[in-house]
Amino acid sequence: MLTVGELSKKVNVTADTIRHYVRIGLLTPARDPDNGYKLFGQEDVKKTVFIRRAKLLGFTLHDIQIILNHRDKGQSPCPLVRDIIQQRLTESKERLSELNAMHYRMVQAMDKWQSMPDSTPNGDAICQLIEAIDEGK
Amino acid sequence: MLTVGELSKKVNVTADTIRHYVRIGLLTPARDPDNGYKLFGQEDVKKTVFIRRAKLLGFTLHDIQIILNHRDKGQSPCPLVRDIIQQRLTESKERLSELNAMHYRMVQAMDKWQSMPDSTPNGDAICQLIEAIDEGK
DNA sequence: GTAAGTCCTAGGTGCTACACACAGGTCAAC
DNA sequence: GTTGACCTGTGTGTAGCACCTAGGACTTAC
Repeated sequence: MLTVGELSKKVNVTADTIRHYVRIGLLTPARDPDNGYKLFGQEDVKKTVFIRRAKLLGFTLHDIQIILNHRDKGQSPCPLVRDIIQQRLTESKERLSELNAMHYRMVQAMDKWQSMPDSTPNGDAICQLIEAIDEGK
Repeated sequence: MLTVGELSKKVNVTADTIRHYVRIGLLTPARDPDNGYKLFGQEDVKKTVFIRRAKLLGFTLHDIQIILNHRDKGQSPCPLVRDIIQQRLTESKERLSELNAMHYRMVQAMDKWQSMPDSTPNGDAICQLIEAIDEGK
């Protein structure tokens, strides 16, 4: 059985992260009756690795909670997982294009910048660097 | 002078957003002495538009707060703005590549999925769809 | 045997940018 | 005068931790 620190090293996350997972009920360690320390078994190690991989795939901790509950009822979570991943895929597409657009606007601003004066704001503009940005689309 | 609702329509954000900006001190409206309603002037309209544009560019509300304070001291915030945008540019690059990687892993998982069974978890795997994901880089 | 240093505990706060809810006051129109 | 739309302040929830406090437990050295 492993303590928080031992588990955290084994799966390469911080101890705070492990405690967080316990707090929200993702992990439910046994307790050392002597000192109240959390004690994790092999199942917890596997669960934690699973959580980390699922997060890499874009699942939220809440998603993961649902998946694990589903499994604990003896059902295969895979169909569920597919539905969620489809949804997350759509979301990540949106976020990607938003981020790309933002990135483009930033680069654009840095380009324009060179031809702009550092004038002290005159009541008309606060900072031209920002105010010259196209909102269009 | 405009009320919260009027300003929010004028700049196309929700009334809650305006209230949020007031709460954190980005906007400091006058008050109607009769009923306590917030009252916004032209300067506030300009500020709000500025805030929205700056956010489009990736600035945080905190960044914007700093920029506005700087301006209120009569200094040009533009050099400051450039520094921040440079930094945000770096961050957005990172986020973009992370999101891209995640997106790729998702697509990969959906591809692999077809060749995988929906087996009920056996204690070895929780959901192969997730556990088959490469963590490597 | 004790001191130092590292681990553990629970609980709370902070971060971002709002959204939503609550209970109640205000206002214009009918 | 009542309906309905608006306003008020305050508090909570969101995601996923990180950090802090204050204290107890443990290990190792001296």
